[in-house]
Amino acid sequence: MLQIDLGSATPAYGQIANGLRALLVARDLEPGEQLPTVRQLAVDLGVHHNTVAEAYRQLASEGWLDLKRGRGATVLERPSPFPGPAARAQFTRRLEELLAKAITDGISRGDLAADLRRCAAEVREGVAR
Amino acid sequence: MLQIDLGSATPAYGQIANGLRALLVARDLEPGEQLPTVRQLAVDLGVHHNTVAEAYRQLASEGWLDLKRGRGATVLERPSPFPGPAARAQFTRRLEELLAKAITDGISRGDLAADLRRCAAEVREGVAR
DNA sequence: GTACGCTGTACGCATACAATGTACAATACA
DNA sequence: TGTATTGTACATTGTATGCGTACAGCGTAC
Repeated sequence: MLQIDLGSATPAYGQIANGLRALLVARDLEPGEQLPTVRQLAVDLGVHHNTVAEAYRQLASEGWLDLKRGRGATVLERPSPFPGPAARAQFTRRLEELLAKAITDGISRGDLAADLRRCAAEVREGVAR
Repeated sequence: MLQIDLGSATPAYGQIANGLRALLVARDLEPGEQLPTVRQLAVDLGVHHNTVAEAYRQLASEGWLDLKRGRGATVLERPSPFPGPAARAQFTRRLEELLAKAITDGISRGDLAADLRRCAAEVREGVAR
């Protein structure tokens, strides 16, 4: 369901949150659905349950999840918030940095362009909400 | 020439390296060109010169820069390396996570798609090498 | 050629963060 | 009501970040 890379620069709880967020945005995890318990997912990923809990808390603070003791984590119906003023510029910068790193790593510009166009199309599709 | 955000999650030296790498890939910094000294850039950005030095070392280890005591940092002509096997997949995952975060922050899908298409076009242009 | 100023580098320190071990509190259910 | 299961809180440990300081190589004026 998910995979993380220990030894990466980005912390484990961040990777878990990022991966789950991608699934949530793609509606692979739908509102009302139950997520694995922190302990269950921790075992699957080979980390401590508190590490998973931190990721869950992050997503909960973003409005994606509802957390309750004894009941687990539930996906919420989430209204998309008003974007902060600098959010757009920050995204653009991050995207360009990500591309620079990819080129540094030797990925061909054609491959990168293809991925970008595919994602652009997928993002457009999701407009239906 | 560059700007960093103290208080961000990504460390200062990482932001500096990312920003410079973007300039290098875009050829805003050309081979043979001289970069500011670690102390000069440190003053400009409001950080310690060792923090800039760490960023320079990272870029040097990627083959972007030549570092020499007393002489400063010089941009190198850099052959693009062979991409590692997992590099492409990792890029795709990072890109999708970046998009998920942007949507979470409330940026419109239309804006995101526009940025992606623009970057795809720019990446294609740079093929000339 | 020698002294001086410039460059990047190495090391130790304070602090903050990541991940964990352990114990706890709230909920579900038999 | 009792017990298992859930997320949470807190102390501990290892690691990373950023800084202060001192050092080593290089260029240049004299």
